[in-house]
Amino acid sequence: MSKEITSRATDYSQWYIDLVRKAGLADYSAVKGCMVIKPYGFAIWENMRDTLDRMFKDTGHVNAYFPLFIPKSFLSREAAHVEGFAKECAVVTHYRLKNDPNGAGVVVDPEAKLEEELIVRPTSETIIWNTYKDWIQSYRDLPLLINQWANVVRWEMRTRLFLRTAEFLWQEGHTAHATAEEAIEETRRMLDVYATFAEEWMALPVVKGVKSANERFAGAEDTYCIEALMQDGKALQAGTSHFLGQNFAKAFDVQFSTKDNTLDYVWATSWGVSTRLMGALVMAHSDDDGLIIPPKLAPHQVVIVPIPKPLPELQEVASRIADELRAVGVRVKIDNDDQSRPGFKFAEYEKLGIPVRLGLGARDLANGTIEVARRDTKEKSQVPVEGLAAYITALLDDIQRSMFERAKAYRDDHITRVDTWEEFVETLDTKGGFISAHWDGTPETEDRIKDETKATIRCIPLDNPAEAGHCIRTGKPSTQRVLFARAY
RNA sequence: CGGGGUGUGGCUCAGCCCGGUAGAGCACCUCGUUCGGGACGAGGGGGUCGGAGGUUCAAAUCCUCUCACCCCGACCA
Repeated sequence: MSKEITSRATDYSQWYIDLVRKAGLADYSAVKGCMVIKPYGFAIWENMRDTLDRMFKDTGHVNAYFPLFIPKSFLSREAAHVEGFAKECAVVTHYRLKNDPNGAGVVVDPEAKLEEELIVRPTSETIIWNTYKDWIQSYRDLPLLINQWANVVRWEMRTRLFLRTAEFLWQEGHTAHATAEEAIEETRRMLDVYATFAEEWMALPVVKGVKSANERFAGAEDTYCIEALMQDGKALQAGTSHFLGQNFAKAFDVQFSTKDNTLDYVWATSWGVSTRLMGALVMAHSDDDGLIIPPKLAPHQVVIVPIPKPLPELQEVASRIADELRAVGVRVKIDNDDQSRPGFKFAEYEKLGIPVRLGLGARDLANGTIEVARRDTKEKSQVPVEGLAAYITALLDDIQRSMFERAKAYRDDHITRVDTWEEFVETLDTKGGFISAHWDGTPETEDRIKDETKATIRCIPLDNPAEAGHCIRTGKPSTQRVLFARAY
């Protein structure tokens, strides 16, 4: 049990915050609602970013960059869009400060008021579609497949490290297509990319689905999402992909000449994942001793700890082993610190979630073995140094796989089929997780359920079978089950 | 925006009720002994007590105002 991390059973929320801070992922900053992402946290994010970037490029996308500031008038071009974001926008009104005549530091210079106020982007659809107007004239200019890595600002009233911060890092893909079919195909393709990333890299099982009207992105025709389940039974939206129809094309007058020389509005998609994924990673896998990072995303996959400390003969063997591991592509750290004692280091690396720890002491030297400790299960074993590289690569694969399996078993065990309102409420309060239940399809009923239980429809799963039934709340007829949960 | 809480060395906090020379543990520095699951001893450095004003011979402590942050709720990725 860690000395400095609150246990999950004591206070799940505090456990999460302790973990994020004590493991050096992020910390609070001087600015309310904004966090400092620390080097270790950023290293994990970089691994996520680099992997996703490769996946985007493999599916034909290129990167570009658009301005941080958006003219205020742009936002109101799309009615639903402004409605959705207006309440959380940071606004730039002036461009200069001056010395306070009363000597109280600097003040905003009232002379320097902007002609048109600028908002700090909460998302970039508007500035991008304003630009696309100039880039698209013909069907030959389509599809336009662009991604941007950026920071955005949403002035949230309440924030939580990584899960909801006033400023966050993300990527936003914005694509333009000649037909609705092609745009929908793109929307689904990127949803698949996200699901693959979540499951194969983050070891995080997700449900792919479509949002109900209440949860739909402001300005979208359809919002697809991947939904994950955290260890406390609450759901977390881990990524979204929107089919925007012709809404933004019409708002920004983006038309193109078709093959048969008619004019049509462009079809659009947008899709994004954010540093929120860091929060998902922590909450899905970690334990009371600290982080558990899946091998594929771990900045260091293996740490070698010379015991009792890095004596010359141990150091020599350690660096030889490290070289062998690096030769097969394993990210290795050798602990050359000679101040801390082994026990302290063990606890420390467990807190950081490094998947595999190798302990190397005089005993091992004599036996030609090394102590292999895996973070996820805490199992320790003596393994021959001979052939270690192959053993470790197999072990890392096994850890990656078993982390996913464990999370999936938990998730599957927490999808409960429910047919009565009493069961529904009971399950929410005792077991949590996803609840698969019938719903009459109306926003009113969804709102009512949310008011009464705080549960929302997380999604309508894509592979949902048609099934006749009755709404859990109103008893009206329903054609399929949807997934409810309390969510972050 | 409503409710609750907290501001005192880098961190966690005590001291405040009842005003009188700013403390502890951890961390840090030096030396020594240690080292296969969070070591120990000795010595040492470091704080205008969130800010402003007031009361007083005297304020971390009492009064007024103010700022910031955290937690819970409404809003959201």
